[in-house]
Formats: sequence, C-alpha cells, structure tokens
Amino acid sequence: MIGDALGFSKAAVYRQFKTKNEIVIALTERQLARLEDALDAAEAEPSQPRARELLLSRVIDMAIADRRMVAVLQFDPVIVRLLAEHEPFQQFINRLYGVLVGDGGDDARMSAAMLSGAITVGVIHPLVAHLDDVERRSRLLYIARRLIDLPEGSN
Amino acid sequence: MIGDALGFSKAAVYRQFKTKNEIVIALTERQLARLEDALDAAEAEPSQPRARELLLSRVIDMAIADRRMVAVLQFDPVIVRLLAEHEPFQQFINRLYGVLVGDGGDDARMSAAMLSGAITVGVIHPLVAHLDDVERRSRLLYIARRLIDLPEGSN
Amino acid sequence: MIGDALGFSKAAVYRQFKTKNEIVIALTERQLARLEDALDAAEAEPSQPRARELLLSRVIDMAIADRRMVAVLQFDPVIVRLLAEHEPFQQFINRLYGVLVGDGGDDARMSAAMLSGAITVGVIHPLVAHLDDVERRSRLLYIARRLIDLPEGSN
Amino acid sequence: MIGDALGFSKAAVYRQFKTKNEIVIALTERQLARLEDALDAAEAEPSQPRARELLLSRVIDMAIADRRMVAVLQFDPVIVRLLAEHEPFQQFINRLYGVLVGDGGDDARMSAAMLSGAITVGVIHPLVAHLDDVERRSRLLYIARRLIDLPEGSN
DNA sequence: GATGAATGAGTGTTCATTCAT
DNA sequence: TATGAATGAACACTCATTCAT
Repeated sequence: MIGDALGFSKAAVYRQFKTKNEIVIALTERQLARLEDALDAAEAEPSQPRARELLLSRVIDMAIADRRMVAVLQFDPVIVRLLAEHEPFQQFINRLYGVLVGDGGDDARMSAAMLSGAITVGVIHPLVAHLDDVERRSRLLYIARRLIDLPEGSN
Repeated sequence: MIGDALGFSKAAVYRQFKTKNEIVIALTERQLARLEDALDAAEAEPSQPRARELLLSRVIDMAIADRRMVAVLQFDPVIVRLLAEHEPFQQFINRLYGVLVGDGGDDARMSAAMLSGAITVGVIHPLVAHLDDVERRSRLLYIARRLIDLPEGSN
Repeated sequence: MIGDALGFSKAAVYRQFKTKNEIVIALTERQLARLEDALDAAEAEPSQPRARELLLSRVIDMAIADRRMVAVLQFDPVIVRLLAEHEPFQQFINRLYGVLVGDGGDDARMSAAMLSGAITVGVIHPLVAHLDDVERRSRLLYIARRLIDLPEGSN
Repeated sequence: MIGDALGFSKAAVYRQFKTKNEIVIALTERQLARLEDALDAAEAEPSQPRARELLLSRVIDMAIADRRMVAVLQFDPVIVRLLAEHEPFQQFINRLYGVLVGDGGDDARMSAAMLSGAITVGVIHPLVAHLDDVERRSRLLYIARRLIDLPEGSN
C-alpha cells in the first residue's frame, strides 16, 4: 500500500528499508523531527505557560496537517507496541510531555495520555469533519488548554 | 478470535452474520446497549450537571471494563468509517453527546470528539499502564470533567 | 510450490501446518517412519553383519524410491540446519548410523557421513541416470558395502 | 553475495555476465581449472595407482579448501541441472573420473558418482564438524580409497 | 445448525534482472 | 565502467469468506 501510494513498487520501498518496522520508525522520526525546533525553543523558554502555549500550538498544527498519519502512528496497536520499544522515540515523547504537562506524577501522566488522545481524535472524528482547518485549529486549541493549564499539584 | 471467545467455530459465526462488518455492528450495538439505561435516566434527570456526572461515570466505567474492545471500535480506521455510515449508531452517539456536552454548536461537537478520544486513550495509554483501575477511574473522571464542565455558552 | 504440486491452494496447506518448517519436519518424519520397522528389526538382530545388510538394503530402497525428496532433505542447507536442531530426528539418525557403522569414534562418524552422501548422490547423479532401478540398486549396494564393512578399529 | 565478495556491485557483475547461470558456469570453470595441472599430470603418469592417489589427494584438498562452494555447486538442484547441460564441463568431469575410477562401465560410473557425493558430504556433514582439517583430510582419504581401489575388473 | 476444509486476495519479504546516470 | 535505484515474479504467511458434509 505504501509503495502504491508513493508510486513506487513494493521492492523499491524494500531497498530503502529492510523491514516494515524500519519504515514505521523512519516515518515516525520524520514526523517528530518536525517538532524538534519547537521543543528546543519551548525548553529554553523561561515562562512555563508560554512554553506550553508554543508547543501545544505546534503539536496541534502537526496533527491537523498530517491527521491520517498521526492517527495511525498513535492508534494502530502493532505500531504502538513497536514504537514503545524504540528508545529514542520514547525519550522524545517524554521531553514533549515534560513541557506540556510537567512532571507532576500520575495526574500529569494521565493528563498527557488524555491530551494525546483528545488532540488526535479531535482532528479525525466524524463529528467535526465539517469544520475547516482554521476553525478546527482554534477550537482544538481552546479546549486542549483546559486539559493542561493546571495539571500538577491539582490532586 | 470472536468465534473462539464465544466458544463457536468461525463458520458458525458466519451463519449468524453475513459479513465481518455485520459482526462489528452487532458488537457495537451490544456495547452501546449497556449504556441505554444510563442514557434514559440521564435524559429524564432535570439537573443537567447531575445528568452529566451520572452518564460520564458510566461511560468511563465501560471504557475501563472493555478497554480493548472500545479502543478497537473507536480507532480502527476501517471500523470507524463503517460505524460512521451506520445510521442508528450515529443517532445514539448524538443522544449521548447531547447529554454530555450539550447542543452548543461546533465547540460542543469538538468537546465531544476530544472527550471520546481522551477517555479511550486515558484507559489504554502506556503512560498510565501502572495505575490500578480504581486510581485510573478517579483520575480519568477528574480530568474528563475539565473537558465538559463549561462547554455550552462558550460559543 | 508444494501446494500446487498436491493440487491444493497455498492457504489449504497452511491450515494443516503453521509454518514451512513444520511442513519440512512432517515430511521428514513421514520419510523416516518408513525405516522404523527395519531399524527395530536390525537392532534386534544378533548378527551385526546381517543387521547392517538388512538396514542398508532398506535405506537404499528408500533413496531410490524417493530420490528427489531424500536429496532435498539431505542437501538443502536451510533444511539441513533446521533438521539438525530437531531433537527426535537427530536421535533417529544416531540409531541408524549406530547400526550401519557402529560407534567406533571419528572413523565411524566419517564413514557414516560419507555413506549418506554416497547413497544419495549415487541415486541422483547424471552419470548413472541411464540405469534402471534394479541395476542402480544392485550397484549401489555393492559399492556401499565397501564403505561400511570394516569401519571401527580400522585407524 | 558474489559481488560483495569480489568488491564489486551487483550491477557490475551483471555487466560481465548476462545471467546468474553464466556466473555459476564461470565459477565452476574456475574451480575445475584448479585441478587441471593435477589431471594432466595424472594422465601422464604410467602407474595407475599412483595417478589415482595423486588426483584423489588434490580433489580432497579442494573439497576441504572450498567446502561451501563445492557443496553448493554439487547439490543445488538448479545448478546441477545447469551444469549437466554444459558440454565442456561434462568432458572435464569424464576425464577426471576416467583417472579416478577407470572406464569400467556402469560400476565405474556408479563408483564415480558415489565418490563425489562421499567426498563432498564428508567435508560438510555435522557429524564430522568437530574434526580439524588435517584429521578430516586423512580420514576422508582413507575411506575414499576403499571406494576406488578395486572398481575395475569388478564388472 | 455447526464444523473442518478450502480458497482468493491480500501483506511482508527476497531474488534475479534491468535501467538511468 | 560502475553503481544506486527500480522492478516483476516469486515465496512465506494471514485474513475474510465460502462450501461440503
């Protein structure tokens, strides 16, 4: 399918990647690399709220731009398991969540989990399929803030 | 898998249902039927906040009890498309979200979409895999309320 | 290929065997089972030369009857490795060689190895392709005896 | 693999040879060429036993030195068929066997076939994997002589 | 009504070969 | 001449579905 979609033959894809797993990891890295700048900037930003605002905004932009891919990478159970075993990917995710929800223990972890599900589904759900991307973005952002404004120390 | 789980052979299942699609629809209906009582009660309840509290609690209980099934039904792209085309299912979902987030237009719809993603992921995400179900439930509920407490009037 | 050869579809073969490895092992066991009677009889026979004569004769009959299969099972490097890891198969082979060449150390082992190669190749080699099976059998037997008559203690 | 081993790319090999078959034939010719001196010398040697001894020794040395390649060339069914159809190769093989087992008809031919199988398998068989090459050589030689010492006159 | 056996069409992967540069 | 990229056809295996009994 990937080959067909890109206009290459199956075997051509397998010249670049030894394994389907490698393909998945490469696609994920490519995707995450698009957040790298924003994450660096956010970690350098002294004001935590502004750091979050900045990063959240970029995460949502990416989810909107690449909705299908983000959804598959986040929800396909086989892929999820694969990525969970891929060290560098996990580290990046941890940095990401560190900025977005802080290190505040189980409540923060739960917020992070729910935030990730909320954003991805908020982009692909049939209920919001009629929105254009500008509307989608502003509403997503508005609601996502409610999930992360006060996670740590709140329990 | 379905056949094995029920103690029937694959072929026996295919006598009852013509198609895998029909099986998925039947399973989904079965799942939603478990919320029917709670939804009826919530719609009869005059106090909106109590109606929401009641229904949200039941939705979360179901997500925790049947996490695998709920996740598959909500995230598998083939199934999602299939269910989106199935009228009676859509009607039920609309009633459900009507109670949970109100009919307040696109913001409400976005809240509903994000809530559904947040709950499902809040149950299966590796980040919260270490929690027991009681903790999981209380944290999920706590954060989910932030998503639905004030959606109406905001648009 | 196996499916086509038997007139079944690929998937039909995979209903009976989980893996290509299982197919190979099943075929090998089937083949070796055809020697079981002769091996039992040979081990019960008090006269060693007659035991050998009996067993050698049966081994050669099998090699002639199923030449293609025997050659593949003995020479395909992937299959050879697989079978070498399959305990029950190794035990049977050891019993077989025990009767045919005795337990006389490295010379016996070398005789066994060379005997197995000599018989299989003696059945499939282009040089002897023109012989009918009766001739092939008598000549094979005649020469094979030279390889096993006096292996132990000979070095 | 062949390309890598020689330090060329696959495509470079395919400029020299039109086909994998051509590559196989070239490799085989190269291998056989290494026996040419010994074969010439053996054919010039007046004493038949000394001629055989000399040639057998060289054949065994080659089998030990290039065991993997010799085994593949001799046992891969596709290659075997290919080489059997290649005239010049057959002629060389006939000269070789002429010295080793004589021209004594079908018995000699069978001896030749079995000898070739016995030597090749005697070099690669797991049963003798623990021997070092010196031991392997002496035992192989010892047993191989039994196969060719008295083939002529026996038919 | 239930089951084991069968299958076409897919997916993941390799192999022998070709082609553009 | 040499190479990286490409490919059709095969192999190993799975999935959704059908059929004979």
